[in-house]
Amino acid sequence: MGRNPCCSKDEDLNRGAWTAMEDKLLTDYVKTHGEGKWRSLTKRAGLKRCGKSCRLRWLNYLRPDIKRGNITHDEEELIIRLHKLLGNRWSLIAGRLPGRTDNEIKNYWNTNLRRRLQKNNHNSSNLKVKEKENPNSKIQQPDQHPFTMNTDSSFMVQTKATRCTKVVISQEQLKPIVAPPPIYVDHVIHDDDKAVDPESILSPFVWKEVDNDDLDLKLDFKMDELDFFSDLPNKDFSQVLLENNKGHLSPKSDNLLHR
DNA sequence: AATAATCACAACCGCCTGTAA
DNA sequence: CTTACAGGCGGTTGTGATTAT
Repeated sequence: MGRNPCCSKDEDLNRGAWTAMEDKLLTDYVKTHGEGKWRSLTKRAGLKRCGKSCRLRWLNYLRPDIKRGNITHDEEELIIRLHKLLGNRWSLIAGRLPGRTDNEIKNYWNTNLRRRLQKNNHNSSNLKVKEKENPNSKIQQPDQHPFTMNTDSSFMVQTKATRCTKVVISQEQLKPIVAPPPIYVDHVIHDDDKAVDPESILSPFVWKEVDNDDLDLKLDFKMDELDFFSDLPNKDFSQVLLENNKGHLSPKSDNLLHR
């Protein structure tokens, strides 16, 4: 599908570091007209920048609610925890750290934490013993699904950036989840139109449709609204899930798909 | 003091999804 | 249904600052 590049290199656009004047133009414009419509914004604001560049500058630097200063110890612990859980999904991680941007967290991870954690791993005299003690700390294996269950029932998120917004759960897997207790879905539609009681459903997930052939269900994550994430400093995601579905998602779940 | 190595982080790039026409 | 566009994301790069030799 052919499409024009967002920022054509032929265009006479400024690149590189932003000047104070450009910052002011962008800030004034966004304050007056609000965010969005970045491409047209550049012209209207009188900026010789591509829309993406403006968006990035605003989100990562000019936005008034950005927290300046060093990452605190608490924030660092939370980042490590969330990264263990979510992998390199920086925007999600940033969403749990008010005032911090995905770029900032990504940079912090790449320059500080990754190296430090690697060092720690390397220094540990007996990695395998450690893994037994804490299975969730396993190093990512390369060809797993981005969101898979390990044989020990712990979830692992692949660090390769792959957006995981949809999960397909087979009917087999669905049974124990749909059966009470506790359900994640707003509503479930079967081919016979039997719906699960929406009252019994809390949910960060939204059922989208039923695949006709095998009755597998596809659901979308509303990742921004995963309320239980607020409890993450104290919990592992795997625990949260297992607490809620009693661990019925099969560890051999090849049907956990992404995209 | 000079140079090399490392760090920190802003910015860019390419790819993806959602959506309107 | 197809296409083009806007916006969003994660990976990577460029560069100035800092530290080590």
